[in-house]
Amino acid sequence: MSANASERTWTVGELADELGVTTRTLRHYEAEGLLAPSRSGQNRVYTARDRARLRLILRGRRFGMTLAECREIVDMYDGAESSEMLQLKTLLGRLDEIIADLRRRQDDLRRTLREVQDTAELCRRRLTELEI
Amino acid sequence: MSANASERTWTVGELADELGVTTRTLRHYEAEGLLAPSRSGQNRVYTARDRARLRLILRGRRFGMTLAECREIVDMYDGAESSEMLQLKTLLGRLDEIIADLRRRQDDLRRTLREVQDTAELCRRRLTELEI
DNA sequence: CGCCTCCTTGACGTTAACGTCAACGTGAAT
DNA sequence: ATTCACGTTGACGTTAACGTCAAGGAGGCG
Repeated sequence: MSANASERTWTVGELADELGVTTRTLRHYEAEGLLAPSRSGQNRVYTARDRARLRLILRGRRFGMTLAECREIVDMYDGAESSEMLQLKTLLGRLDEIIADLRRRQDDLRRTLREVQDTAELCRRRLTELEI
Repeated sequence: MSANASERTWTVGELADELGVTTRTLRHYEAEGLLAPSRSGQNRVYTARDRARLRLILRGRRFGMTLAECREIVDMYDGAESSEMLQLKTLLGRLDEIIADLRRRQDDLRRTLREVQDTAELCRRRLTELEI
């Protein structure tokens, strides 16, 4: 497929630094089966693909997905290119459940954001009242 | 303000059942200072106001806010009616930070949702291919 | 050669957010 | 009068998601 030029790789330290986490976190994700970097001897070697996966995981974490949920989703990104009808169908069913769940969370977030914004607006009004 | 009719109240069990949590959760929230129901003797009595607070907290939890963050926000809903300039200004500053943070999370959620939807779409396409 | 830096694998510690007893009180029902 | 169903306060247990050592290996360099 590719004896290509863009074969940049990362060490644990580099990748952790770049994405603002610790190396411990990367090891933990690996132990939990979310990442599977290849090795050069003992040392972990992260490819651009690993890095992309990690970014997806971290993004999910920021709005409250558990590691298990993150893993399920990133695994599905890979499985979606399967060629077996049955697998694709179960996958699709699960994906639709996940989509519904994410929409609920999105709605919860939206409502909360609106209320916080309203509260800030209330503050501003009271301040301008007091300043006159 | 009101010697009003809509003075419905709840016991722990009732409120917990209605909002789909355990009584332990309510006690925990109280211990952490998120709720402060009044008492009738020993027993906790939750007002509509307490119930509203709780719903806000639970909503926040569903998209990854910690209890500490939830508490800060619900406390601000109350503080926003203050009459002291200094307090209002610090409050407003904090609220703007929180708004920025919520927007980041919203963006993270949106991107993730889109990707999951794309993946589902990919599944559907591969399925129709296979069905022909 | 010795030191430094970065890597490795354990293994135990910590924090948040509850779960899960135990032991007890209390008003209503049988 | 006792049995429930519900409430109360401790207090210890659990799970997730890492943090924090400790002990050691491998490559570079002055």
